[in-house]
Amino acid sequence: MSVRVRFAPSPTGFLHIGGLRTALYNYLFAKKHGGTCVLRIEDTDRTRFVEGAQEGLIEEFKQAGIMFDEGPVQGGALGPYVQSDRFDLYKEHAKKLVDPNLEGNGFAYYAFDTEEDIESMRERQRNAGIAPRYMRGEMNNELTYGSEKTREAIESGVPYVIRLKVPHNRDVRFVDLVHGAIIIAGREIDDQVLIKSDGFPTYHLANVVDDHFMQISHVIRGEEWLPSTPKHVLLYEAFGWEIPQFAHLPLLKNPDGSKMSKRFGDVLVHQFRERGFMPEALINYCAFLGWNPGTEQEFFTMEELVEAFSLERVHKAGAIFDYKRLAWMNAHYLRLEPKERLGEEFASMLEANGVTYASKEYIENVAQLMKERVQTVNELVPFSTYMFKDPIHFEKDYLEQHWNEETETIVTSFLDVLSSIEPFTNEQIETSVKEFLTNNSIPMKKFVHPLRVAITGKKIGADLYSTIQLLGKNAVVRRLKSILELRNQMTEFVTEGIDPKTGETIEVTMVELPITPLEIHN
RNA sequence: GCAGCAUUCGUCUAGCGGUUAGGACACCGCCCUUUCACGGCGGUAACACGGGUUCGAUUCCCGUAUGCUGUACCA
Repeated sequence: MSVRVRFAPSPTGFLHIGGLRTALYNYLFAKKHGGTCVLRIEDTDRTRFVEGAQEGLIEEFKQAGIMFDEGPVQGGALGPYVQSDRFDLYKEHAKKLVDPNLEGNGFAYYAFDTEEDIESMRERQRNAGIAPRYMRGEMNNELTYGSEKTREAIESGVPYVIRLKVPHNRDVRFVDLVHGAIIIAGREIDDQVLIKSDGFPTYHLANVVDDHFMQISHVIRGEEWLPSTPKHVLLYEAFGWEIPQFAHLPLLKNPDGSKMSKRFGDVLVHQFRERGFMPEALINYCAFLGWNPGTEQEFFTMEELVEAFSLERVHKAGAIFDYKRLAWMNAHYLRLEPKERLGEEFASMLEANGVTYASKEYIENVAQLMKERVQTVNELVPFSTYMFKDPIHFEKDYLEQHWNEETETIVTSFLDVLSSIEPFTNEQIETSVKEFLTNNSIPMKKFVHPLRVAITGKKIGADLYSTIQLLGKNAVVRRLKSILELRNQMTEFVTEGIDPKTGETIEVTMVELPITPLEIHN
């Protein structure tokens, strides 16, 4: 039998990272076995429908590199792929489960309870301290009414639901590909509503009917479905259909161990994208949340994942989502990013932050130079401010530490060397600087730190010589002269900074140069 | 409450009766070095607990504890 799997989201909003992981495993499993991956939209809950969500989902999968073989957009032989377009199918099948004589001998039955009936039943159960399950023997339904009263009720238009008649006298068992044999006593299973009073099916019915007609061979979904799987098994049995293989994936969790939620940070795929995480990193990281290849290889392309994936190696316990590890992985992919593509991403980040730049080539070079120092493209923006505008703010302590009268003498004489460097390349700049230092017996440390702080305004940054080259001779000379001339006219102010060691917010004293900073237009 | 599922370093995990319990992230040192980052080297750190089974249990079985999920006319 050929492998056919599906990812079946409900269009209630953006794609959750857990959804991405589930879809990924479905995709990997399908591709690994030369099978088919289906996208099905489960919109049976009309009250939660969100306009445009379906389109958003599809776009996010496209970016991530997950391609569905069949779905609402690409179509397929076993469609339609949106449940609201399959409405009649569910009702028709639910009715097949009901006893035609309306004597309650079917696999399902009509029930006429109002919301208040159900609520009072639960109230009584709560008080009695027993499990809240539908008490089919004492409620308003086909079983208690008998065929005549049931027929009358239906004909006179009393709203009804159709419930699954769960056999209470036996166990329901099935094999889960990741958890092994699962056995649940029938008496623990509730008489699930199959058709709601609005005529729509519940997830349980629609899911089984669709999986059957779409010939799904493996149901790979989140572990939150494990407790309701017996209901699905019962439905397959009632219809006399072949039961697919089940594989329930471990849940993604918050740092405190609860089910992953927005309480602890971003959980939506588009939020990760906006924060500068790359699709490759997201996919690679998600793949390893609950699965591993059993080798020591950590970085995988989608093709390699397909090759290496197997359900047997899926872990059983839930996994806490570690943002730091994702960042580390993203940094790896960032370093691999081709110059042009990185340039484009950087450009859109700059535009989003209102930074203007002159040429595509320049920002490509800036990104290339700095990508090894950051973990996401977004970080490139604050990291590279001095590549776009002369710095005017300096950390007071740091400047004083590296800048004194001796420095001024050295820098002043270096200005002559600088103007004569030709060609103005990082190699030549480095050579000239070193010659200058040797000729004047100046130790490296006495010079490069003041040079860096004067040119960039920061203590950390990328290779200084390349930075000087990219900025260009004019800008560097201008910056050095500004400090030289206006050093004593700087004004102090206090601002908030972040302690790099502790991550705490601390007060930092800054000094400001009394100039209007020029923009770099290289 | 009831049911199901789970439990190896802080985190992701390897392990499928005999291992100095391995790797990666994070953290801490050292090296490289113009700062930072990368990289290299090293370090701290784990089998939840109690019973069995066995010559021997991290590994198999049973309890306990803890956590998670479910317990809807939501998915």
